[in-house]
Amino acid sequence: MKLTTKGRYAVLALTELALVKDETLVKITEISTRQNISSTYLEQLLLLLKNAGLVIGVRGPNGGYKLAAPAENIMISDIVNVVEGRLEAKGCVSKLGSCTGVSGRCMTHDLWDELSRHIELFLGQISLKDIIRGNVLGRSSPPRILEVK
Amino acid sequence: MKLTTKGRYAVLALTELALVKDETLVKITEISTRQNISSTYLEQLLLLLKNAGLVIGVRGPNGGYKLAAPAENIMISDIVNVVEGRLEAKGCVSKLGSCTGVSGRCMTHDLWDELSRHIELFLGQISLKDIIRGNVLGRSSPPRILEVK
DNA sequence: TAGTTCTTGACAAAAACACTCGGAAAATAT
DNA sequence: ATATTTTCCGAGTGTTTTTGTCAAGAACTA
Repeated sequence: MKLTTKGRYAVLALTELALVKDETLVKITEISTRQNISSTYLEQLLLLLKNAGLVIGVRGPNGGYKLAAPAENIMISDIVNVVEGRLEAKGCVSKLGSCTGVSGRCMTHDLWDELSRHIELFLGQISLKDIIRGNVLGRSSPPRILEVK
Repeated sequence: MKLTTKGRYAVLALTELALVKDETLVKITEISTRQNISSTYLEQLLLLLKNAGLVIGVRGPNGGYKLAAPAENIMISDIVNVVEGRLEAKGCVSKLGSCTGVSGRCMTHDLWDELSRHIELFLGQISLKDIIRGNVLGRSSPPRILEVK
């Protein structure tokens, strides 16, 4: 999972959208100045997120962006997967699907594969709502308790 | 967590060391040809790992590298942390330790912080021994069961 | 001493990253 | 209508990181 500014900016931007009242349109320049991010760079990212269906863009004066779904339904993994290319952490997979290592099969294949799944799982559990609620800390450390309904 | 060839090569190389009998010295060229990795590039990585105390290099004829500790005591996180810079996923932390966002505090700070910890925790649970045993798959999916001693 | 092998540092091509720019399209306000 | 505001879209650009290469030297053994 690449973690570049793209991913961070995208999550940051959508967090800003999640903070305002529903259906309120937020302009790029607002996000840009509030978060101190280049506005032209943000355009690119929001465009990607729009094409992916995560946000809705409205043109014209008083236009801007808003979330395409409730904040609790948008997961961080959704966002990151859009703006960063997908993980592709394996690296040992060539065109043929086999590993490049000469010594039989690639022993580390499973490792990176599992790591990808692990990260994806983690970020797939956290929604924008969780972030604006500060409901993130302590997710990894303790063994999770199963919910008893 | 950057996941470049450096990290993958390093783990791959140390896996090769873990595969041979204890105290057996493995030459860089052996690893290089078996895993199809540039030998001069491997030198760099093994040097880092040596300086970090993970492997021991022996010069002279019949020299080579060996693990500095039993394979079950060397964790993947140890290896990755050496060759890749440390995660630094936050990005919102500037020199002063405060977030760059203008709108009060940085809401995503905790997220990236927690993600780092999460990855570190995961890779810290897997040893070289686990890898050569193929004991990696299925580590992420189920809620962990607490050990009852 | 000769032959291996690691050790170290400088250098370089290629890719990725982090933007920038110029314009076009759509919607609104005047 | 027209000007203004905003998103939309494609291309271009400089810097940094990645992924190596190369050459020379040091240490060790036979």
